[in-house]
Amino acid sequence: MPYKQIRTRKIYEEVADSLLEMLQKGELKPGDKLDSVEQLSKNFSVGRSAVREALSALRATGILEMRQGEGTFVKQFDPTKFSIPVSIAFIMNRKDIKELMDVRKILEVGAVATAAFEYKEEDLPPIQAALDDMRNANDNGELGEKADLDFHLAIAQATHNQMLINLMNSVSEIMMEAMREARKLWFDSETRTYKLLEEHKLIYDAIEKRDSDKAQELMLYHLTQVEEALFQYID
Amino acid sequence: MPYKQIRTRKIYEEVADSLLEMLQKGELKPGDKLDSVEQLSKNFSVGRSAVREALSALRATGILEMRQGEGTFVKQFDPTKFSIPVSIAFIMNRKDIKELMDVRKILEVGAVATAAFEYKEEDLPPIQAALDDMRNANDNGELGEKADLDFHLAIAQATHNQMLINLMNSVSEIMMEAMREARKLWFDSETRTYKLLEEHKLIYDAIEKRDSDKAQELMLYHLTQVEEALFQYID
DNA sequence: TTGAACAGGTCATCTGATGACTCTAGTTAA
DNA sequence: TTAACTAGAGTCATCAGATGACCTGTTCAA
Repeated sequence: MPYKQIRTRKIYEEVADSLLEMLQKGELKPGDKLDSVEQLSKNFSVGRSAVREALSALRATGILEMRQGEGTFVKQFDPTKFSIPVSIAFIMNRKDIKELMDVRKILEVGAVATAAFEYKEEDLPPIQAALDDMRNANDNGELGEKADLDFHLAIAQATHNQMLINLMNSVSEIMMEAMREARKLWFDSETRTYKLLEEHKLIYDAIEKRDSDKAQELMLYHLTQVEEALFQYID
Repeated sequence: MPYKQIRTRKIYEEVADSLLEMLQKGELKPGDKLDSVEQLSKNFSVGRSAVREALSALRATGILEMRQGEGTFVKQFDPTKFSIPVSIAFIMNRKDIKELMDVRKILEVGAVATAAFEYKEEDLPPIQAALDDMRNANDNGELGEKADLDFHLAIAQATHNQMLINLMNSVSEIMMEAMREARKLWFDSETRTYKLLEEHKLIYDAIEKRDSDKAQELMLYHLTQVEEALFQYID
């Protein structure tokens, strides 16, 4: 028997919603300065703490910025905030990681296609540099891992889509954080690092030739390999 | 001449970081109850307000849960939090929307391929239902729009990847929010709604046949069409 | 056994006070 | 005149005490 949820709405939620509504209605725009905390607390007839909690929440989502001594401002949109907090990695379990890996596949495959279309000359050297690092990092798991990450981020960079870049960044970081132990063991196999290097090299070639279909295919293969190898360790 | 940024770290930031560190070290695990606010404020030798601001921030990112009368708990991972706050739509501009649209293309194209592989029998009826709604919504922009959204979400659902579902949900919602006006005009053209319906129908057929390549191709075409039509209005 | 009352623990909120920081305008010194 | 300094107002950051709201478990009486 379904009961209507008795919702004791917290005051700070109401305040936060009111502010969002003002944003939606255009009464507040990026760059605007909000009333001071005491003023807001009078406007809404609530205590300052409630206002501060509301503002804190909106700050946490990247909508507001509180500057000590100046005031509280509506932020310009910041693509950096178009991302998932890395800290949630700490509370993920294996099933979550599997799902995350699938999301990563989709993003990376899509990104590599976009990159192959959109890259400019100056986007290539960073990718090559990452390849070189990978080559020189033989045996050093730490370095190889970083070079690997750099490679993927350099590709993201070549899409020139800041949101995509940030989204991929968070996903990669969360993956790394969530699998800190597994990666250790895994990067130390010499034959595997060699194989990885080959896969990356092929992807690079496809990008350079602007062959986005090939690049997609190779990236998917590459990530599938990585996934299989990884889950061997954490299964 | 570059100066090292003198960073007056806010106390609540320090507290939040300390708590995250405890999570990382495994001293706190999902489900654990934190010390009470007054206890924490003693532990860290800071005021209760500072502690509360730190907890608020972590609550906003979905890591903690504060239950009045009980205490503060580390949450189980909740894929719902694997998403971007919709409210940032209010501070986006046209360039941001364009980038978002590209991200959406990548996600949807990837999702439709996954869906074609992974869907189970029970996933099809919701997609069909959305198609029917679209068909019956002729002329009614409001309804057609909702049916359109439902169609895409039903596909996401068929991937059975909760993170992907949530990510696509946020992206779609943010798009809708960010383009509230443009969509109004746009959905009212009868020839266009017919064309849209056709495109959706074809995508559905491809999914049903588990032809993921075709489905991807059709989805990309569909979204590109939508994009062009939309930017006609907001350019 | 059941249910009401109670107590303890905890978060939610209000409030006054103080510190820290930013900006502006006025003042002073070269 | 110009540059540096100073004072003050406005504002966020933080603390601390008080009170209310809420949850859980225990006690006690019917």
